[in-house]
Amino acid sequence: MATATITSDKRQAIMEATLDLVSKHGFEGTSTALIAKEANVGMGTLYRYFETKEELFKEMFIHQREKLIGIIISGIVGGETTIYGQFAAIVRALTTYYTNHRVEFEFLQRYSDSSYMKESYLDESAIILSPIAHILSSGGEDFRFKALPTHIIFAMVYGPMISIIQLLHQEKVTMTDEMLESITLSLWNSITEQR
Amino acid sequence: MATATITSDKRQAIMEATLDLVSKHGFEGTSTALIAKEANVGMGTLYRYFETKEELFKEMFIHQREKLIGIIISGIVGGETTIYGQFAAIVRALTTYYTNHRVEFEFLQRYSDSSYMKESYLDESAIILSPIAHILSSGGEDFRFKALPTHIIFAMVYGPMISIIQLLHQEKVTMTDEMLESITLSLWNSITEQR
DNA sequence: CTTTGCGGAGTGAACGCTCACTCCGTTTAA
DNA sequence: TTAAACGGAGTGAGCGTTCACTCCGCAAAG
Repeated sequence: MATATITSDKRQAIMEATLDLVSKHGFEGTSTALIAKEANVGMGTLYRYFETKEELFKEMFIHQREKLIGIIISGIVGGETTIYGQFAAIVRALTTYYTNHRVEFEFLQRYSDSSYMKESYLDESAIILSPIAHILSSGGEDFRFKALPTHIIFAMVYGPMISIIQLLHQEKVTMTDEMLESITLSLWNSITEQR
Repeated sequence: MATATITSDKRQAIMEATLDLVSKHGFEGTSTALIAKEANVGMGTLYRYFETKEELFKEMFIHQREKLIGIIISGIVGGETTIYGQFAAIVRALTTYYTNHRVEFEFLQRYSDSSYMKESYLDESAIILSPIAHILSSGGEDFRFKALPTHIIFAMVYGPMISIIQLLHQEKVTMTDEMLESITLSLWNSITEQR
C-alpha cells in the first residue's frame, strides 16, 4: 500500500524499465535484477516501492488500462456530436496511440493472456467499460445496434482492432487515412443496422 | 514398426499433459517435473522425446496450429459450393471446435503472445494461410472483397472470432444458432461489398 | 558559521528455494 | 545376453526476496 499518488523518480524509472523489458522478454524473461539494473536502481529500492514482482506487474497493468480507458473517454467527450463521430474518434485515437506505443500495447496483451490475470480484473474492466456500452447501445435516429449481446458487440470492434494493431507493429501493413476510414465504417456496419 | 513417424504413447502423454497444464497454469507455472508427473513419466523420458522445455512448447504450438489449419481447409473442401457457404462453414467449425477445446485454444493464444513466439513463425503461418487468402480474394458473382490488404481482411474475421471465443469460455455469453448466423453475416459484410 | 545527530531513501550481497536439465542404475523386450 | 527405454534423485544456475548497512540533507545545538 502507501505510495498512493506520489510519483518518485525511482518509482517512475522502475515502471518504465518494467514496461520495456516485459515487452521485450516477456514476464518470464524479466527478472527483478534486470529491472533494477535497467532502472539504475538497487534491488532493495525496487522492493521499497513494490511489495512483490507480481504486485509491480499488476500496478503496471492497472496503470496501462487506465490510460486505455482515458483514450476511449476522450474520444467520446472530444467534439464529435454524432454517435458515429464518437465511434470513429475512438477507433482513430486507439489505433494511433497503440501504433506509436508498442510496448504499452504488448504489455497489456501479455498481461491479459497471462496467468497473472485474475478473472476479477476481467469483470472489473467490463464494469468500467459498461457505461460506454450503455451510451452506444442507446442507438440514434438513422440506425440501431444489432440485436446481439453487448459483449459480442464489443468483441466485434475490439477484436479486429487488436489484430490490426499487431499487423501494424509487424509492419505487415501500413495504415493510410483512407484505409482507416474504410475499416472504421466496416466495423460500424458490422455492429449496426440502417433504418 | 521402427519408422521415423511413430507416435509413442509416452510422447503423446507428455504432450497431453503439457497442453492441460499450460492452459491451467501458464508457461511460467508449468515445470518440467510437473509435466512428467502428470504424464506418468520420468524426467529422463521427457528429455528423451524433447530436447528442451522450449522445444516441447514449440512442437506443441506447431501441432496445434496444424490442427487449426486442418479445420479451415476442411471448411473449404466441405460441401459448400458458394464462397459465402465456405466462409460460414469455417466460422462455424472454428467456433464449435475452440468452444469445446478450450485448452487447445488457450495454448495457442498464450504461445502467440509469449516471448517464445519468434517472428519467423508469424511469417510461416501467413504463408500457410495465404492460399486460402487467395481463394477468398478471388470474389464471386454478386460481391467483391473490399479494397483492403489481405492481412487486414483476415484480421477483421480472425480478431472478432478470438474475442468471441474468449467470451464463450468466460461464459459471458451463450452462443445460439441465430446469433452465430447473425455474426457470420456481419463479418462477411464487413469484408465484402455487394454489387 | 560550524558541528553534531538523526531519519529514511537507497543499496546489493546473501539466502533459501525452485527450476530445467543430467546421469546412471533399473526395467523391458527381442 | 544385450541394447534400448525408462525413472527419478541429484545438480548447479538463477530466481525473488530480505536485511544490515551506507549515505545524505537538514535541523538543532554550540
